Amino acid sequence: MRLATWNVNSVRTRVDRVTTFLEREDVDVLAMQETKCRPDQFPYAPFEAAGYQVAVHGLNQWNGVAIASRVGLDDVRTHFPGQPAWASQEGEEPVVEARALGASVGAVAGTEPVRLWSLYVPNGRELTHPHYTYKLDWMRALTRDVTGWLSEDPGQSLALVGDWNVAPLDEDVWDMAVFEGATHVSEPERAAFRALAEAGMVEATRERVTNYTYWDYQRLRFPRNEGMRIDFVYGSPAFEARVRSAAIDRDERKGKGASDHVPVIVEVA
DNA sequence: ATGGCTTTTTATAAAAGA
Repeated sequence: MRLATWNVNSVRTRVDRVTTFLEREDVDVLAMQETKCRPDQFPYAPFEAAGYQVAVHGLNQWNGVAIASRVGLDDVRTHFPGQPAWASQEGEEPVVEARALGASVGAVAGTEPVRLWSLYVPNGRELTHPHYTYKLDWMRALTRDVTGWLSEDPGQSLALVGDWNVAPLDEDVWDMAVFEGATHVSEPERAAFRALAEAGMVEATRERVTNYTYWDYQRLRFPRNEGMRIDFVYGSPAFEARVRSAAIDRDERKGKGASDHVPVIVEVA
């Protein structure tokens, strides 16, 4: 089973690029982030024409997550149980944002199903911004739920994939000096990311690929290869044992109409 | 020396992204 995750930065703008990628790379399951639309705005037809079922979660133009699968798509959840809510304005009612979508995939392929979560971790904005606290709370709540799931069923193939908005190591950004005092590289964020490993999860691409997964649109970041490694596939031990290879598709950052992230692809037995 | 982009919206300026 070929499984991919990609922050597409608007699925409506990039649907042709996404479906072309699915066919070219022979992808069975794609977890998308930043789809930036509600379900009634989602371009289902091109995915269905290509043979994929799609589960979609989106509340407005912000965030948005989806999973496309041609090997089964069951037990869809639009948030993880402990997922915190966010109020964009003081006094506004907090909302559980469209940043997580869970589904079981792979049953049709005749393999053990994978419990897959497409995740778009909050950005954090600035170290002093309430969004940063929200980001840390969000990751800690996820880790608590994952710990519970693994304790209930230690042998399950669980995969948490997506845009983590954390560069876990200094080498995951091109120049640490540029990130002095910024989000994505702070120790609390990195500790929150590592906590998933401490809970028993294994990041599948760390030892298999070393490329960046994101390059800012601004300042010629891509031509200069000034990128960040922030998109990851975190798997349970049973999932990790099934991983055969992993890669990014760097070509997807090239040309007109590219997302600022590239897909991460994992081959799973 | 500085900033350079892209997407969204009952749009046409502002928010968000990282």
